[in-house]
Amino acid sequence: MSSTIYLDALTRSVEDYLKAIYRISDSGHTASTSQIAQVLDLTPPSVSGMVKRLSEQGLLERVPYHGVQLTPEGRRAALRMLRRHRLIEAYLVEFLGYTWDTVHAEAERLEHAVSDGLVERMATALGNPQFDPHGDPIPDSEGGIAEPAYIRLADLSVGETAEIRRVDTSQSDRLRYIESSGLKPGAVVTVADRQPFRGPITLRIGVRQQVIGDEMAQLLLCARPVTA
Amino acid sequence: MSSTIYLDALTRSVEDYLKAIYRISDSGHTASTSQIAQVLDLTPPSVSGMVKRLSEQGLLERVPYHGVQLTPEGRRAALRMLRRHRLIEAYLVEFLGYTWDTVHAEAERLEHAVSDGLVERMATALGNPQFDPHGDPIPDSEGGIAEPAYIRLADLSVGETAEIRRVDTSQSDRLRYIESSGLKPGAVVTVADRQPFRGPITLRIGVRQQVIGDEMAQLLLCARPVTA
DNA sequence: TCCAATATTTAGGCAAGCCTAAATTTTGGA
DNA sequence: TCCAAAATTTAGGCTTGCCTAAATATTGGA
Repeated sequence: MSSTIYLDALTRSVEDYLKAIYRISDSGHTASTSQIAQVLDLTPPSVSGMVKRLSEQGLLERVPYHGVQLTPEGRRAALRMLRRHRLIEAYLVEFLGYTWDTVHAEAERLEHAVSDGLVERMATALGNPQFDPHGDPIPDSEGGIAEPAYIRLADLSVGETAEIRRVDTSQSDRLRYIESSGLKPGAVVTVADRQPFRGPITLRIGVRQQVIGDEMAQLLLCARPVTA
Repeated sequence: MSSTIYLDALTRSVEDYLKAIYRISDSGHTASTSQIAQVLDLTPPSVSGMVKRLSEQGLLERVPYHGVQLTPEGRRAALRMLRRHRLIEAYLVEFLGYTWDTVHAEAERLEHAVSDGLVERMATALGNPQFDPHGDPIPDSEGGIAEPAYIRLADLSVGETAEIRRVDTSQSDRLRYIESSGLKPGAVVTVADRQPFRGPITLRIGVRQQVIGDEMAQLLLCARPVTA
């Protein structure tokens, strides 16, 4: 179809669809109509119509009744939006006093409005960071992205020590709780106890102790310390 | 009609119309359909339809076939956009290395996307400036604005000395020329010569001399020095 | 295997905002 | 004063992107 798509000619809606589909089809899976509808808070018929148009534009690979996947072009556009979103979040936190629980909504609107030039200026001002305040990796301007393989805190065994690297949510209330519990990325924790049946996990954070539930433990992505 | 309008529920289009009408009806005059169409680069029928809707919403006072004026609500919304635009310009120049000739286009898109909170954070970071890089006054967050009465450089007499305070254009090529001629706001100039019939004006800027045409001299707004 | 529940798509509509063409009103010069 | 030119509005249409209701396809349990 279209050889190269002008990424900055996409509408806000289209940009949001591509981001959502990228998020859903994280591990090569296809995104279903109802999944996309749920993420974007739209009805399935609306999504059905839109993905049809997007696949005609060459941004999606679509199998009717079975879901969609991003084409290379669609993926390029999605990663461009991710870069924007995450750099904007990093910039607002670093230079304008935003906190990590309030920055998502602002970035969600700005990402559609900034120019590529402004994005690169922000990146430069920040020193070309690799991660945003939530530990999400920032794609480079060529569309490359390093997704480190982390372990969920919920999957650590008793006695294990790990560093929190990333949080898998953008909900303000969760983020505030994580911060107030001292579990932001960078925190080093040791699993002191784990109750069965998705029960509470007791952590040692420095000298403190902290009990968290399974839902929280699923959101915290960790790396085991490098074996010295 | 509607008691208080939610200013952040306006569409981008509506925001642009209100800004345009504010600009046109600077001195209490009414804005005509064709004037608005020209500023926004739309056809008169499109404008005619839109202003009708806006007057029904209580943002404009409309006399069919004779033009529109902003209501107090419309004026409030227009000034809010002006504050956004000018603060964004100031911020981008101060903190992100933009130049005054490139900043307009970026601000034009960002002004529709930033939250009130972000605008105020930028204002704080800048130290609540009164003027943007072009010398345009920045409305305060209550919608108050001080429009100093300047004299056009074209209207100064030979021998007069004045400080350039504001430039009346957002066109990049004009702005670059003004900067390269040393005529940015803050420059103090003396009129050394003036040719008749809108002829060229010779200026002394410090030890330099500079000749400019009438079109340029119309764009440069000056203040005579305070009589000491 | 078959059918009911679930998921998806099609059909038809609506609002915002733009357009062109045609009708109407205003305006300014003879 | 009057009429032609200019300005404005009305009429009708298009695109994007959303919706609900109805039709169709898929799926999983009996």
